[in-house]
Amino acid sequence: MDSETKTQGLEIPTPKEFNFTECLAILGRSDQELLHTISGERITKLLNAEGELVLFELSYSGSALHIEFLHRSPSEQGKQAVMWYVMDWFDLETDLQPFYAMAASDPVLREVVEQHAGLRIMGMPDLFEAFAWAITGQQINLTFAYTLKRRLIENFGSSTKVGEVEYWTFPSAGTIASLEVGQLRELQFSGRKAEYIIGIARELANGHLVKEELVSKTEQQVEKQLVAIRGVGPWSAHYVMMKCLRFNSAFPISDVGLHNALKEQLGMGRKPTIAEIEGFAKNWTGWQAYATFYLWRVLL
DNA sequence: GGCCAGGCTAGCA
DNA sequence: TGCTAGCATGGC
Repeated sequence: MDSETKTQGLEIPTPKEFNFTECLAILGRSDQELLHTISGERITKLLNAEGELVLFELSYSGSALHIEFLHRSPSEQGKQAVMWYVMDWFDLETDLQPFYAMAASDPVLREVVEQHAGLRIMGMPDLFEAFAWAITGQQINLTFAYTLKRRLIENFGSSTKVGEVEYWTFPSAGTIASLEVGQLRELQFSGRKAEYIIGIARELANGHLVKEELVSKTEQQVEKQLVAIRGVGPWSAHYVMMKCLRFNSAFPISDVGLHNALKEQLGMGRKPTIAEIEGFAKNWTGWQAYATFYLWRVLL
C-alpha cells in the first residue's frame, strides 16, 4: 500500500493482567480457522461492521494493543467498531485481580492460573457466531467441528482477498435464516444441527433474540430464556453466556473438555463426577467461567 | 475397529 | 419428574 492510503492506526491500553502470547495460543488452536490469521505475533482479521468490511491487523507492545487498518481506510464508524470488537474479544474490561486472589489459594486452579497468567477468555462478540459454534460443537470431536465451521464460512460468509490471502467473516444470522436444512446437510451438518442453527438464525434475524437485551438481565433469567430455545441445553446456554454475554459466573459444568482437563490436572486417572466438580468449584463463585477457561488451556 | 466426541430432544415410565 | 435411546459422523 502506498503512503497516501495508509491510515492512522488505533491503540488500546491493556490491563496489567494481560499476556498477548497466552491469548494467541488460544486463537491459534486450529489450522482450519478462517476468521483470523496469525503470523508471528500478529493477528489479521476481517470484521463486518454493519455491512462495511474492515480488515485490520493486531499486535502488542508497550502495554497496548495496536490496530492497523489494511487494504483500505475504514469509516470512523468502522474504526470504532473494530476498537469495541477488540476490547470485547480480549475481555479487556474485566479486572482479573479478584480471580487471581481466589485462584492463588485454590488447589485446583493455583498451578494452571500461575502458569498462564494474563490469559483472558477469548470471546465471540457476535451472538449468532457463538450460538452456531456451540451447536456445531455439540457431541462431536473438535476437529470435525472446525471442519464444519470452515465449510459454513466458505459457503455463506463474506470475504476479501488481499494479495494471495482471502480473509473471511462469519455468516450473518440473516443469511443463514434464509437457508433450508438441506443446504447445511450438504456440508455434513446433521439434520438436527441444521435445524437448530437455522432456527436460531431466524430468532436473531426477526429480533426475538437481542444481545443488548440479554446482557442486561440476570444470569438466571438469561439461562432460562436460552434453554427454552430448541437445540440449546444447559451446556450451550452457559457456553454462550461465557463467551459472548460475558457472564463470568457462567459454568458449562457438563463440558467434556472441562472433565478431561480436571482429570489431567489432578492426575485422577478418570473423569470427575459432576458432584466432585461442584465440590472443586465451591470457591469459584463469580469466576466459574474463568476457572473453566484456564482449565481448558491445559488441553492445548 | 470400537470408543469417544466442548449435548440435546423427544418419548416413555 | 426423571431416565435414556437415538441422533450422525469423523477422529484417533
